[in-house]
Amino acid sequence: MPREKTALSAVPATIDAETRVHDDHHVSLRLWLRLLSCTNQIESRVRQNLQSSFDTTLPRFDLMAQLERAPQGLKMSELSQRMMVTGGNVTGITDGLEKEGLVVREVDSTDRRVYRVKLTAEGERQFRRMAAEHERWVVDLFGAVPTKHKKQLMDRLGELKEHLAGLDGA
Amino acid sequence: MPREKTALSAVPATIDAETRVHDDHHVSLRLWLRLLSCTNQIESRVRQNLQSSFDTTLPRFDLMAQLERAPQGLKMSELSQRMMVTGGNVTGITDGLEKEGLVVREVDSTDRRVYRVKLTAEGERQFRRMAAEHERWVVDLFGAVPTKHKKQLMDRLGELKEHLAGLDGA
DNA sequence: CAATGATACTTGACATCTCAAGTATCTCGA
DNA sequence: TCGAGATACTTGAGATGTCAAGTATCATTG
Repeated sequence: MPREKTALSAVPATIDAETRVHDDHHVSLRLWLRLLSCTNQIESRVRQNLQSSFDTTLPRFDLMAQLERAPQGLKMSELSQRMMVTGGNVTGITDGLEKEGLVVREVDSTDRRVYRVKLTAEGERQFRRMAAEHERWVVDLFGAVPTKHKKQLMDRLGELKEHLAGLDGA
Repeated sequence: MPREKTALSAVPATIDAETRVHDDHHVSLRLWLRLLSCTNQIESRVRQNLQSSFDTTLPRFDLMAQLERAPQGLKMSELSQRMMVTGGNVTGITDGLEKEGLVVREVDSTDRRVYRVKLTAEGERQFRRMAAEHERWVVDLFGAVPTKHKKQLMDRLGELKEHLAGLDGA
């Protein structure tokens, strides 16, 4: 399809459209990489702190954190969902924590397939110490970010999370 | 230091300050969890896509992506830095890719301790196919996010990244 | 040139993680 | 009640990931 070389012809418009699409792709990719980079940095620091201060790991801390808010205990499958992790994975982490006496598996009285995992008293105590430190670390890591910006990030990331969740049903 | 019980005394102010601090802690923690959740969701989808479409993994893709922009090859240590990952880890991933002929280790002529890792022609070809799909996935995942919000996220995350990098020198 | 220390990479021990296959138990219908 | 299918969890193989220790090479100093 030949185009005239008239001023303000379709040529610039076409280029603009293509440029816009290309830019948007670029923006999405760069945004993803930046998101990943930030998360990795923070996660890495939290891991190191957990290791050096408490000789434990992030997934163990995460599992205990889930249990701390569920005094009645959680099923393995519930832990799996909340930790966004495979069931087989939960088995291993729970094994380790149980071996150290921080957690117990109790059989469910109504369904013998189910384990209710609970924090022991010792686990509770230990988690509280870790949680206090953990909160301090996170607050420090985000310390230089103005509250207004934090809220903006919360909002935008909330939207993103919604969008992502919506992709399943669609 | 005793305080008078006068109306509008320091008591409410103190409570406000504590409340503000507490809220800010809460905001930082929630922000961190939300950031982690978003990243995990996206990362998980990209992993699954790489697995089902190309029978490969994210770290392999990541390593090849680094090499694609460095025709002269990269040292193991450079790969380690850019992938934000341990040296020992790079060794394993490179081993796998080399075994499949997607990557080669060439000895550096000036320093025999160094390997220069490069994409093979086959690796190049395969990476380009994957990169095109990968970009599509990411664009789709962020598709519902308005460009304006994407740019806002870029800005805020950029600041966060700066802050985090600054914590080292301080 | 030879000893010393720094660098570049590999290795091995462990802890996550995913996936697929296996076992135990429950549920529901004929 | 009995059997098929669903559910809850475990297991084992394979890929990451960290860390610390080991090997080879370089670089510097005497």
